[in-house]
Amino acid sequence: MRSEYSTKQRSAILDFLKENSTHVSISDILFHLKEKNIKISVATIYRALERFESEGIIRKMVVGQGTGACYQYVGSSSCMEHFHLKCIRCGRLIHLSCEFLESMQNHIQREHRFSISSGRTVIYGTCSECSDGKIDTAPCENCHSHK
Amino acid sequence: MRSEYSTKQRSAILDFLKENSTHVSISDILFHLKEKNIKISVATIYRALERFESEGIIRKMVVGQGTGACYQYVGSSSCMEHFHLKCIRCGRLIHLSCEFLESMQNHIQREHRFSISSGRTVIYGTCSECSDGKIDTAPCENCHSHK
DNA sequence: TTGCGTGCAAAGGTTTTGCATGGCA
DNA sequence: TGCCATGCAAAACCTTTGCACGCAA
Repeated sequence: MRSEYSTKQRSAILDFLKENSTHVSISDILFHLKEKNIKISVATIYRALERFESEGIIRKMVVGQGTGACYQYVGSSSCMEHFHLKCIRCGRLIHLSCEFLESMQNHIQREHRFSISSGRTVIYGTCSECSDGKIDTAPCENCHSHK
Repeated sequence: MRSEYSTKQRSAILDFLKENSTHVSISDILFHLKEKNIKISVATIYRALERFESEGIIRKMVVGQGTGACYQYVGSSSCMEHFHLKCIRCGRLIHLSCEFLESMQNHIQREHRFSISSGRTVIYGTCSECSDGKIDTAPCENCHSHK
């Protein structure tokens, strides 16, 4: 096991990831650090994120196509994994924690012998605003969704 | 609606995609065309694939991270109606028609105001063979899955 | 002091874009 | 003939890597 130094660069990156528990891109990190007048090179960010990911404290996801990867802090706890809905019209990304999806995950695992990686999976479709209100709707009390 | 020309470049690309129904990368296409002494520029391939995807006859998937995207021919057939599971280890694509997934689709639509496009959605994860048999399994009598 | 971490710049790869030309209808 | 498609090259990105220096332990 390699020993590891604690540097202010890594702390700054990790702090930012902790504060923004949803999705963070490389450019988000760069922008945030610039605002705080902290200078960290891109290479350092990539190396830090690679290390964090291999340690399991952050998760990497590839959402778009040309766009870069996104990262999410998950801590050392077994995080409540959620799914992502992506609107193919407006491009909005919706984070969704939902019991129904969890049971779907279990169903697929038990009966179809397939272990879903929710972090990598993006469900495509059309959001309510882009559907011109054509979707009947009701709030779901079992689920939490946030932008 | 834009009209569309049929050119030998597009036919060649589409033919190759049809022959290799699993997944095909840009470099696969380039290599194949080179072997057949067909000269097509990279830009044309990207533009053709983008068009094919928007028409729904092929599907794009991002499997690795640094590696480029892969494409798969799905035709105009029933592949748009069911979901696809993609193993991130062996690359196998599993077609899945399942009542559970249909009810999930309804749930998301009714209660989360999001209309899922199953044809565009690829669910990523690990298949049973790549999981070293760690997945407990039982056949699902409500569902149909085929390779 | 030791050796990992960082910054810088260059390189590598993938994907996009502008513009003139080619080719289908 | 009228457009759309193509080729070429440049550009725009995203990410990685080599090397010398800085800095934590």
